[in-house]
Amino acid sequence: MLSKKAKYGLKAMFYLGKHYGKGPVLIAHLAEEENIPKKFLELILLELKKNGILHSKMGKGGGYSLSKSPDEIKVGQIVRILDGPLAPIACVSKTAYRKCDECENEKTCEIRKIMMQVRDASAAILDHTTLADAPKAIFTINRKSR
Amino acid sequence: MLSKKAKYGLKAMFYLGKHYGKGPVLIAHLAEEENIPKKFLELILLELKKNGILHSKMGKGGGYSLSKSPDEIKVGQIVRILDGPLAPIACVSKTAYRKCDECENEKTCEIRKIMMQVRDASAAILDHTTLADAPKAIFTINRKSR
DNA sequence: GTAAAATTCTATTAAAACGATAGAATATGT
DNA sequence: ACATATTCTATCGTTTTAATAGAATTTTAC
Repeated sequence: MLSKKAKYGLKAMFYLGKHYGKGPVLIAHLAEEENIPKKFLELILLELKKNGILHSKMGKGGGYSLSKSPDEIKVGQIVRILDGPLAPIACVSKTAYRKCDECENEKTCEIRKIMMQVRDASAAILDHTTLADAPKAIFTINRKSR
Repeated sequence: MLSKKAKYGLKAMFYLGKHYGKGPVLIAHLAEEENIPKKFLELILLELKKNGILHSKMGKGGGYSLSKSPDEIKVGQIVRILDGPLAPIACVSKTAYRKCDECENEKTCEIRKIMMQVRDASAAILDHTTLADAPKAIFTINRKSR
C-alpha cells in the first residue's frame, strides 16, 4: 500500500511539475490546492528536498520548486524516498536487500521468485514514468505460453 | 510490503501444495519446517480455512490440507485474504474500491493512472501463478514507444 | 467413556508505523 | 526592523503488526 505520505508527496511533485519554470510555490498554496494537511506536507517536502529532488527558498518570494526538469524525475524515486523500497519483500529489493530471517535457502524460495517478478514489473513502470508524463497505458503484459 | 503474516501463509500453502494428496499436515510440523511461530501460524491457517482454501481436521490424525488442487489456488487469492487488496491505492482496487478523500476528480489524477498500471501488472502475475507453479519468468514487460 | 491429540476460539500484549500537530528557530527580502 | 517563508525538534494519538496465552472444542483410539 502506498502511504498517505507518498500520495501527498506525489501530488505535490506533480503540481510542481506543472508549475515548473514559473518560480517557487508556497507550501500553503500546495496544501490548499491538493487538500493536504499543511504541517504534514512541510515534513514531506523537506524530506524530498534533503534527497535532492526539490529546491527551496526561504523568506519572502520563497517556496518550493523542482530541482530539475519534470522529465528527469522518476515517480519511482519519489516513492522510494517517502515509502522505502518498491520490493514487496526485502530479499528481492535492489536498493535495500535484506535476507529473510526464516528462509533457509533463497535460491529455491518460490515466494521470492514470484515477488521478484512483482518487483520488476512495478519498478519497470515506476522507474519509467516521470513527472512530465501524462500517463498512458504504455505497458502491456505479455503472457507467454507455459 | 508483504506482511510476515502473508509470507508465513504463503510458505505454509506452498508446503501443503507439495504435500497435496498425502493426508493432513500438523500445524506444529509446518511451523517447525518453515520456521514460523506456531501460535501465529494457527491464526493464519484458520483465516485461510475460513476463506475456503484450506481444509482441516481436528483430533488425532488431523491437521491441515488444501481444499483443492494446488493448480487451482492462486497466489493472489492468498495474498488478498491475508494482506487485503493488491492495489497500491484504494481508488484502483477492483476488489475493494474506495474513493480518495482528498482527490477532486479521479479521471484526471496522474497518480491513479500510474498506480492502476502497477496494480494490473501485479495482479497479472499474482493471479496467474498458482501453488503448483514452479515459478519461472513467464512474464515480460513490453515497453511500447512513446 | 475416558484419555490423548489436534484444531478452534477469545483475549491480551508490546512494539512499531502512520498520520498529524505544535511551536520555536532560522533565513530572506524590502 | 519587520514580515514572510522554510526548517527543525518534539510530541501525540491511533492503528497495525507480530506474537503469545490459555481455555474450549472436536475427533480418534483404546
